[in-house]
Order: sequence, then structure tokens, then C-alpha cells
Amino acid sequence: MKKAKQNETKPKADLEQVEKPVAKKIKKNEANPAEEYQMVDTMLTADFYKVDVVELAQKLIGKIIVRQLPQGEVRAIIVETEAYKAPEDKACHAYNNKKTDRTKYFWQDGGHLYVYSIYGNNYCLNITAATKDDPEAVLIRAVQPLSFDIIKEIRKTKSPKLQDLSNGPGKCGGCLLLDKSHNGLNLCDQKSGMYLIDNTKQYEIGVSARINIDYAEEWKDKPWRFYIKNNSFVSKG
DNA sequence: AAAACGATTTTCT
DNA sequence: GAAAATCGTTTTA
Repeated sequence: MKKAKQNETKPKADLEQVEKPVAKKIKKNEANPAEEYQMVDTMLTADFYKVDVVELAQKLIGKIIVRQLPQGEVRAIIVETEAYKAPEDKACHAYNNKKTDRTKYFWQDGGHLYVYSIYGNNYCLNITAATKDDPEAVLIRAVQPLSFDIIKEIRKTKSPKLQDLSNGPGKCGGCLLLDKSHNGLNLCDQKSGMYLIDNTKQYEIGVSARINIDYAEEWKDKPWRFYIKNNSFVSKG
């Protein structure tokens, strides 16, 4: 056994100066049990996604999104989701089987992407569920960054709060550098450069009505929003 | 071709 | 917490 003493070679003051803002916040995250994780680095396969959208929305909580970028690899834990289930769900963009250039990506087998833009340059990430005949998908509303440095570089937010990196659907798209060109991407295909991996940590999962769908009449109260309790990256509630 | 809208984000009190 | 910002998509004519 060799004696490890690499820390002694670096001046302590210098290290603190460079890494203080990041290190401080990460430490705070680790102190919160809801924000721990234990990833298992194998890609989730097609069968995982070929279930009803409400079930998939629950199963996705805690899973880890991986995306390969020229800047490096982005990793983040899914901490908040919502299920959207056409044709009957009035909150769903594909309600009543409405198929347009935007919504046609609902009709894909589970594990593919539907990315829509809203209110300017905000791109929201959805993962399809069930089969290509079932127009249903899970909206990713919030993630907890694991690769903070690269996500900070990508998102370019002015907010000093770490949570503002990814506590909203448009912010998640920003973290992952997504736009409409990623519509139809297959999360089960190695060549996509984007996939999900498992996380064996068990979380306390909260359930609520979906957010900002007041127009959906009787469907607005469906308990189809899922989130990790006490996780500071969840958007609300 | 023009107008209206939105599963939001950011900024400003 | 309220109000503004912002632009692709859909609707309307």
C-alpha cells in the first residue's frame, strides 16, 4: 500500500478560491437524503417504456438522464414528471387525436422524444409511453443536475440559485441542449447519444394534480404529477 | 398572411 | 408575487 498524499501538493487557499461556490452547494445537496442517488450504469431498454403513461411517469422518477455532448456528458436525475394521455385527456396536445406537425411525435413507440417549444425559446422534453398507437407521453418538469459544471455552461442563467438551473420543464430542455430537431429521438438506440439509466435509491414520491392546465376542465384535477418529496429541485409543491 | 395562444422563464417591485 | 418578455405553432380569414 502506498501512502496517498496528493492533497498536500496543492495550496489549500487556492483550491478553496476556485471551487468554493460549487463545492459548497453540492455539499448541501448531499446533506439532503432526498437528493442522494445510487446509479446503475446500464441503459434502460424498450420494455421499460412500453407501459401506460401514468405508470411510466412514476417509474421515471429517480431515473438518470444521460446525454453525450461535444462539451462532455450531461447527467441529471429526473425529480418531477407529468403524464399526458390522449385521445381523452383534454390537457394533452394530442387531445382527440389532433395530429399536427408539432404533435405527430406522440405516435411513436415508448422511449422516443416529443420536444415542443413554448413561450419563446423554451423547449420541453417529453418521453413517449406505450405503443405507437397510443398518443401518450411524460413531460419532464424538473431534474437534479449531477454534472453541474457542464450544465452551468450550457444553461447560461444569471440566477445565483442552483435550483434555477433545472426546476422547470423549459429549463430541463435547456440543460440538455434540446430543440425540435430532437423530436423522434430513440432513447433505446445507442447511436442517439441520449439514454436513461437506473438508480436503485428508493425515494418518497409525492403525487398531485398537474400544473398550469386550467383549460383542461375535468381533466385538470387528475393526480398525474409525480415528484420526489423534499427534493429542492422540484418546481413547486 | 395575420392574429392569437401557450404543459414558461425572467425580471422587477 | 406580479408583470413582462418572447417566438414557434396553430387558428382564422
